[in-house]
Amino acid sequence: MTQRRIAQELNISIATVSLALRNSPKVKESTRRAVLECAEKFDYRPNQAAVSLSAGKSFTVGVLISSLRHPFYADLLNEIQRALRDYGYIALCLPTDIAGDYREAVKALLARNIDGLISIPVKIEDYAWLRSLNLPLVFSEHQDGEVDSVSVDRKKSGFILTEHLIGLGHLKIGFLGGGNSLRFSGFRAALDKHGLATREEWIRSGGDGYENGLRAMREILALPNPPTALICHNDLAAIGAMRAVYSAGKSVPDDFAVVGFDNIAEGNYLRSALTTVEYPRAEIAQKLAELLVPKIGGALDNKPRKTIIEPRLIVRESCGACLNRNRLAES
Amino acid sequence: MTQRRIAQELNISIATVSLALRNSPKVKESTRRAVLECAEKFDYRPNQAAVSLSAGKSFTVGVLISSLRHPFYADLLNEIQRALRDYGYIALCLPTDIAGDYREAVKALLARNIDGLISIPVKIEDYAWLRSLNLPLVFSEHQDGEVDSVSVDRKKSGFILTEHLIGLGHLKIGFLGGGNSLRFSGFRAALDKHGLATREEWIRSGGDGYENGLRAMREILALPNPPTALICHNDLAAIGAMRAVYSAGKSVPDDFAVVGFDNIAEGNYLRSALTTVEYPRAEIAQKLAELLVPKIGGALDNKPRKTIIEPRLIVRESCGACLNRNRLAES
DNA sequence: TTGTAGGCGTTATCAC
DNA sequence: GTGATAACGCCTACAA
Repeated sequence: MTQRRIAQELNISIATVSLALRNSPKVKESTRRAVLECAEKFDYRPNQAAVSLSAGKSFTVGVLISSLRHPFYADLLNEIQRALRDYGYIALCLPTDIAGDYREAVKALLARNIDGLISIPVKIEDYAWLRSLNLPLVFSEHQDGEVDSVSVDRKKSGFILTEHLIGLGHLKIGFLGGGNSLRFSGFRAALDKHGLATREEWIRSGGDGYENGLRAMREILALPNPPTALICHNDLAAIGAMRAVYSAGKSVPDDFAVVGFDNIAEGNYLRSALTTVEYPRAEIAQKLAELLVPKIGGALDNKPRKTIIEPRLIVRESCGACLNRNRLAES
Repeated sequence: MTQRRIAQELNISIATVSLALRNSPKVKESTRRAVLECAEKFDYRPNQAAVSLSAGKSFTVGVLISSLRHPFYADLLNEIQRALRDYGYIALCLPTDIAGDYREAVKALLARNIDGLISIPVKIEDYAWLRSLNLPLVFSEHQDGEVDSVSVDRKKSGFILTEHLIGLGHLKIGFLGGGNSLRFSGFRAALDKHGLATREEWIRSGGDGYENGLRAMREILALPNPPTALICHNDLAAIGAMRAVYSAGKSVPDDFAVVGFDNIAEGNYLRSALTTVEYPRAEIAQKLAELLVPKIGGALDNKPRKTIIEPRLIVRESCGACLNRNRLAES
């Protein structure tokens, strides 16, 4: 059903129909009602392609997210959808893990006439290219550069988590997730502050899934002098790591403390509920939308706005908050 | 950059540019090359709104999925994205849990000119309405009615899982997830086949998340005569249920067997790895795309095609496959 | 082989 | 208040 058909039906012009549908005050009340009624009757819905073409906007925002298989990102996308909806936008999401090339993914989105782009995260090498697109952009998990971004204070998240473990009496703490992340630098900072050292062999790099956590923990348990606690890159890896501890016939947290980042829902329902750091998804999504929407149609901007969100420690069981610190110290 | 600009640049007509870009044999080789080169140079990308408007197609498929917060559905969406990509389509997904009203969600998708719709699942009351839209449709988790659909044999999945527990010696088996699902009827059928009975109080209905599993199991454990095994509506509920067992100071599977459906990734990394039934996501997604794409542009069909996918039992630890059946029998 | 002309459904600018 | 009319960018007869 098109405006044209409604116009025919009512023997008026298309222009009037268009105005009436948009509740213009210029159109007579009686005509307006007739049009609205007719539209309702025929279940009229504007053709978005035509609206887009005419307006030069699609009311669609592209979202590049690393993977839907990761509960944190799936949740985040969910929240982004919700936040954008409040602004009349819809999210068109392409997970980069299936899209192959990142730029190809962006191009696929671009071909859909997106009005803006949310990218979580970005590789630095794609960054200049993205800016050259002249498209409203907002990033998350990318604090550097001259861009609008929303980020949780990752370094701080590593710091508070580490300090919590130290506070529980842990002296030998390992870290899974590579040596150049912000979370890691927070870890480092906390150790330094408390005069603690770590060891090369307690630091493991690798991916961020269950399997990597499991593998890393296996290796760590085989060490002659293993740590008493492991901080994992994210909750997924932490869960994998816990499983490795169980498989070795040991207990979490009695024999080994394991903690992660993200606060995914399942962490709360494990044998030993996971101690972790909350990265507030709804808030991140809200801020992303808040930054992006005004840029669409508005000026393609001056100075970048960076929103930093505070991480929040979630203490549950897997850190051994209940343990005797002396026992740990002597182990 | 538009075709018009390219035409100006090269002093030829827009029509020729259009033909050249689509590699029409009608255009001279040299002109074609010039156009392509120029398009490349200016990074020309067709305006999808215009293409859609002209072609009456958007190369976008709407996907209605219940929730991204559920790993199974997030994965499934992922696979659907991948499958559609192979056909040149992109998925526009709206999780119905945030969209509010189902029909509103469909309308939002419709306004985006989707060429087809994948709905997982559908409520029966919306079904006739959907058909009236005259839009290529494919469903999953909806085996009835005159529609194209892709479904795992849910009754069978309940049957094989129940029979597996029976085979392990369980005589008292409960079911979480309501009394009128196909999975439940499979459960019932397996009990009947083996001459086993269940009890009202061992059957719990409720939602499908962690929390519901936890609550249900708590109630069950408080029963004077509890079952020895619980089949949960899905893996999420099963994980919640396991947590309740742990919280009660008991063990899975030594004191209580817990199993689920879906085979979500995390099930493999629990303290007691979850016994479950695999619902092959990639295959479901593939079939959905296979059914839908030909319907788009093609005839709006004759007889419905129903693809039934076989469920597959995944035996891990939480069912107590290792336990002595005598001990169970006497308990 | 290339160009002209009309249409897709909507919005916006004018006259009337 | 209302109705022509042009424009958005692309596609496709049909004409040249």
